[in-house]
Amino acid sequence: MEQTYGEVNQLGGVFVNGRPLPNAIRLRIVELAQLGIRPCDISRQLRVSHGCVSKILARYHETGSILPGAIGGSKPRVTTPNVVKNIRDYKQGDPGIFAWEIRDRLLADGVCDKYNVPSVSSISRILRNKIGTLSQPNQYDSSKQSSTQSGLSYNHIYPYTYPNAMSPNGKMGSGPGVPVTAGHVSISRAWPSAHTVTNILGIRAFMDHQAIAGTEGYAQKMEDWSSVNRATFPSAHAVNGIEKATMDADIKYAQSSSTLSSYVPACAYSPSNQYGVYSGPAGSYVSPGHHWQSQGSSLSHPSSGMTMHAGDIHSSMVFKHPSREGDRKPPSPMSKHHQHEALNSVVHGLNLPTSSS
DNA sequence: CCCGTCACGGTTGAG
DNA sequence: ACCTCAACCGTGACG
Repeated sequence: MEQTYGEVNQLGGVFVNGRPLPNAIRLRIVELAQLGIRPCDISRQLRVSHGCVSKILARYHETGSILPGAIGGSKPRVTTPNVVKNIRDYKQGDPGIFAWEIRDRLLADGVCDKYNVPSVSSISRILRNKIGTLSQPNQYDSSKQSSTQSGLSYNHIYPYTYPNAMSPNGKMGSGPGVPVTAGHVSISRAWPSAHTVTNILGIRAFMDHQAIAGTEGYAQKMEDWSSVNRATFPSAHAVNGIEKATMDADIKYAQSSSTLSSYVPACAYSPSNQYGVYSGPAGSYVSPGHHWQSQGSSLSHPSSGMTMHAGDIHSSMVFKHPSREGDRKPPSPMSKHHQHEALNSVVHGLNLPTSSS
């Protein structure tokens, strides 16, 4: 995990292979699309491959979420909270019980069926890792297993329960000391020209605030918010809805991250660097554990945390050399005017931080 | 030219 | 502490 430098795609956009596009960009894609801007134009303007635009829009239409799916990990296939709970119960009821007996009981009690019953080795591991160590009732209960059963669809619209509220120790440690990369490059958010969508959008409004913050939110675990987000607005097909949720999610991270290290510009594109540093070293994924918590809380108070923080919408765009931009030329000069207004209203509709700072 | 789709090389994280 | 592997990612190319 050295620094993850972004790569530059054919359109001149910066991206990090394997990682999702920053939320801000995803959001913008959707916004633009809603304004009637064609995908191909969006692609060019935002410098995101059309395949990606297409995919994001498709997903948005399908799920109402602009967020990327949950990356990595495995579905809570068998060891769902509910299963763990049962195992724990069995174990507590009979400390000497064998894993295979537990397995049988899970089947007998209907907790699992033959398809999702944990293997004996899994059960052993559960006993060892989860039950053995945590003596007190735990997160599992709180995180509920409602999604337990639906664990399979975990990635769809529902978050896979992250029972991890407890797994802070897991990775975070690995953070090699938040090597705040290039620093919050005071991105000269040089956007192509006055015609660009950005301007049209008035996006700059929040860009200015957030450009700096880069996508730190993004740096956090996007997948996580996706969960949150999806749960929050399962099918709100309104940008606003999204916006809100998105921000909600972002806020959590922004807050904590700012706490940790002013910005962790994990995603700051260094203008001077052409290849901006897209995502800081994994290390800059500031401790998850921390977040989970705040995340949880804000979940319970969906709107209480609405205070926008500058930098919440990490609008890390592809800050490329302006000059470069010149030739690139924004297409479709058409009805920008129209869009402008439309978008502006949209943007305003967004709970943009009327300068929160 | 537009756009849906998919192989590819990549990352992530639970098991 | 590691490895596996299945999930996801965006790009780029094809049709």
